Amino acid sequence: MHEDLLGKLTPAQREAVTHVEGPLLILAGPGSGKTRVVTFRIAYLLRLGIPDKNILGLTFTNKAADEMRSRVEALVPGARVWLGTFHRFAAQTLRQYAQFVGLEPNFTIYDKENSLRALKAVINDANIDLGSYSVESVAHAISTAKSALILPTDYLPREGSPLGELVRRIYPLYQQRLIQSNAVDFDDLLMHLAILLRQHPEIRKRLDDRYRFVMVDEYQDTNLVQYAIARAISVDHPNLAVTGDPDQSIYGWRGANLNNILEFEKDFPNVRVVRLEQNYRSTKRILAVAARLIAHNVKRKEKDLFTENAEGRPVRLMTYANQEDEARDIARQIAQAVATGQRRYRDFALFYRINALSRSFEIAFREFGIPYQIVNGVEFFQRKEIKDIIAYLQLINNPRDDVAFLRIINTPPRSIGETSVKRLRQFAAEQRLSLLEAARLADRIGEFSTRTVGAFRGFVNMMDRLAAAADGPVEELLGLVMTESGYRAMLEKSSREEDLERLANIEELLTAARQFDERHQEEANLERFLEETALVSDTDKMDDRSDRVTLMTLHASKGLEFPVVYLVAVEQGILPHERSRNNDDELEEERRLMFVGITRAKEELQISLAEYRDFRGQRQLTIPSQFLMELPRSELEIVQSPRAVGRVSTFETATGSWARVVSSRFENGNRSQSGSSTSAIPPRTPSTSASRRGPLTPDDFVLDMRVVHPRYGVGRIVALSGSGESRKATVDFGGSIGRMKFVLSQSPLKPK
DNA sequence: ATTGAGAGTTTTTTT
DNA sequence: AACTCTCAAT
Repeated sequence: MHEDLLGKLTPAQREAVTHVEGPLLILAGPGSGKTRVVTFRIAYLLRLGIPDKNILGLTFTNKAADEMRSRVEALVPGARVWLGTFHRFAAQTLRQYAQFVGLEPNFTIYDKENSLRALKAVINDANIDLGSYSVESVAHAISTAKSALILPTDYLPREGSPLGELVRRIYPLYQQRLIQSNAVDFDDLLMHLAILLRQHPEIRKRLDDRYRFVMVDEYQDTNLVQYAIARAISVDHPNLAVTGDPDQSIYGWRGANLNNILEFEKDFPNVRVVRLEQNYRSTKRILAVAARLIAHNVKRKEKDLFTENAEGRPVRLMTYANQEDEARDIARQIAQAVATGQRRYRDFALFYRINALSRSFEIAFREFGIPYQIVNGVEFFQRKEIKDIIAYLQLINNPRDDVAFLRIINTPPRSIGETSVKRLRQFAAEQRLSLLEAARLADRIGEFSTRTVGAFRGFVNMMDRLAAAADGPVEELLGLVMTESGYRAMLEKSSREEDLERLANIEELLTAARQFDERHQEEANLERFLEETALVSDTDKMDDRSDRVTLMTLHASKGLEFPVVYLVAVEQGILPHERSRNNDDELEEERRLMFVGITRAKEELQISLAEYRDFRGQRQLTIPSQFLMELPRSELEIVQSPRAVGRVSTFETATGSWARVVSSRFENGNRSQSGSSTSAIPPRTPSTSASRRGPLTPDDFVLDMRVVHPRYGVGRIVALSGSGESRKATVDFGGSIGRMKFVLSQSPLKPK
């Protein structure tokens, strides 16, 4: 029975898949087929006759959920298993039981920016002086408290902590404000649900009974609240199956509690533990590098990762002179591999520790004509114009949403200034009204000129007109918002470049709305659209069909895999990040982050650093990451780019054992350059121009590259042959000049 | 009320 | 470098 399902599995995988009743812990190393096990298990349960509505799959990202959904669909077409993120599950459940936690079902979900606005407003209204602390630090403290399931009334600051004292005062006010606005922040979604389950046994029981089989993915990343939720609905039916890998826990900063997985066996004494240690993804060498690195962590469960895959090529450890070299060389490698037909663009991924590092690669990729996508750059839904428009929708959906009101009351400008708004807020506070209600009564507020009253009335009337269209298609409503609010007119009459771009972004939002309408047909409603925009991030929209190189942060890379991976800027202060310097736990998390990055690679991996890097407008001398010396020398190929200076002293102290190899390579290979450039800090390269510094090598040219010749002007490379000194290029200059052939090392050709 | 210049900063990572 | 915020001028 079920041979089609089980036949393809290893004994360990099969054990996990066929486990039905009782708690299950799957410790799954990277590339061990975890998703496959989870989806097969769902299919297995369904085939046993368990109704689809009894199965709940909770994931960390929407992307993971989508992936699972499509794989379950392939195995058991038509099954309607609830798969999604914790946050989405919480949001939808809370809509049903909103009144139990003091909310209306149409509550607004505030993203980080909006909750910060609410927090600022609260601090402002209460006249609290933060002293040297930032609003962000207060926000973070509140978020931490909520993740630990500490209610405003229970918050106790540590003795003598001024920040704690501030939080003790602010947290209750903030929470009160959110409830008043019928709004929740991200943490509230989880916290409200956890409290609901704790305080209402009958609801808990109902949900426990409904979701008899609960699965939690990426369990190592769950925090206390998420854990509380999962446990609460697994009491009467303790069929909780969790999968995770402690070595891939990279969200400690968000309250993820590694103990949740390390101690799962204590919480559920009769748990079945299955270890998936065989890796099907990476070459032996890549896996060996990853394994050796992570072995340096003290707090972990040891695992024996192994693979039957090929040995593979050595992992390349590359040192570049600076970030431009790093970016261009990687671009060149990619362009070459694609030009020669060895790879497609989509085979490549490039990971960095922080988003700010993407820029030099973007520039280089454009220069080389390499198509790329950035996952999570400046997120679409975080752009000002998008959030403005969304705020209109939020206020239509939830008239009590004061943050939305404040955001749009004078955007676009409608002559309602700060003073008027301040007065309105006072009035609203006195009368215990929402701002929109207060605006409705603007004529009762003294001190307002007729003009101001008129302006408020105009706004209220507009909102009423918009609200009348709230039940129609979202796209239509959005279009109405654009015109009625004057937002479109404001952007259209502007001649500024950025405003045109904004208009284009809004068009994109309209498209998103149309797609939403089509996808949801009957049940399409505003509330759901807002929920999607609030809980969907750009990571989830990564396009894996088009042929493009993918750039992203290490965090975003989790769960993905690529044939070729570049891990860049592996420098002290970046990876590990400087903020983890004085904290062993955080340092271990940085190491796990690098482990995650390495294990994304299937066939080839290059780890690189630059000797100089521009950071915050400054060119700085870097120090190689301490993690580099933890890698096994035998699996590495250590290379210096020709222009790298090879600062021997720094390298030796930082990298210990194999520094000798590095320096000798450098001394043999670059003797001529070393004397002149060791001491001088290289001049700054204007980052916007395409000008290049240092000697140009024939290998810098790639197929289809735009080049410039002093005599013939601009052309395009249509063919290349040979290498090094004898590398030749055929260039098409178009027009009457046509095609010409050059020996690159002797021609004055330059990339344009 | 709106705009612009100048000053001051910089969240690592994301639901 | 790029971004936000503040304050003064229009």
